[in-house]
Amino acid sequence: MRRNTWQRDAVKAALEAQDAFVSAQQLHAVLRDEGTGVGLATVYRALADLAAGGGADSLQSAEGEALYRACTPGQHHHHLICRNCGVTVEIEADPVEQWAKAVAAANGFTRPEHVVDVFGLCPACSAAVS
Amino acid sequence: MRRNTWQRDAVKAALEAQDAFVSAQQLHAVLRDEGTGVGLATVYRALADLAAGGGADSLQSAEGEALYRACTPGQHHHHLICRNCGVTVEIEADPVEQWAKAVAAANGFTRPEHVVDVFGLCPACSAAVS
DNA sequence: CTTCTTATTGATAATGATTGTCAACATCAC
DNA sequence: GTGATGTTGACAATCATTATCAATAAGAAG
Repeated sequence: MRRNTWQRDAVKAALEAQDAFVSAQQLHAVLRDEGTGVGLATVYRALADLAAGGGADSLQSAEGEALYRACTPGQHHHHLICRNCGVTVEIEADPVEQWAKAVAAANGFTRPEHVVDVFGLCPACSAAVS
Repeated sequence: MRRNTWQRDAVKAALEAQDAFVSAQQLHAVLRDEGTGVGLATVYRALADLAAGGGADSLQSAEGEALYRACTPGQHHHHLICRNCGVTVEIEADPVEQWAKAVAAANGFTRPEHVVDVFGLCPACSAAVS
């Protein structure tokens, strides 16, 4: 039986308040600063549950850290991520879906899945660098 | 000044002998089994050098481990990876390159890069599962 | 070939994210 | 309200990766 706890809600709310990918550690720090004494282990568990349930997307940063972001559930999509500030935009990638399937089939691979993420500099960060 | 050592060559050779993505730990075990007493730290350093020099590709496994594979240098390409046995095929992805650029530009993002990997079951593993 | 400089090695300690443990606690069906 | 049990959280444990640093060996110079 799954129980609803204020800790899980707090993690979910904190995640949805972010518009960028954040690590479990960062989210834990945010919750600590807000005064909500949610344990680190609980943050990890809540994020894992969210990701498993489709309420969040996860990816590995270049440093090997696991990052999470709230996402629109039930819909397959990918991300356009600013490598400077982390701002993230959900994007559709129908052409890529087709291409991935075709390439997998052409090589005899079955049950294809794919990891597709685009990194760049968002408009604000582009301006800041130039 | 960069010096050539037999340890670096051993790591490079061991990596090229693999046709799948392997972790630094696995490669270290292989070298140990071969009788070559190459240190773990050296394996990590050699792999980092290879990746930086374009002689190897790296990606993060779902468990957060860093995996490496020898690759054809100087050419941009992606991978089709068996999620069961790890066998890897290099693939071209011109349509995706164009798509990534277009999507980034449409959202005002500059200097786009992308992570594109396709996972599936290779012919052998597909047969084994069914 | 010998010597000298210094990049490299490797055993080990340190780091840091993530997961396991388990007693105390809180949720929800009844 | 009450009890069975899912959940929490402080802390220990794990595991990949990185830093440390004395000992070694590659390569330049003579």
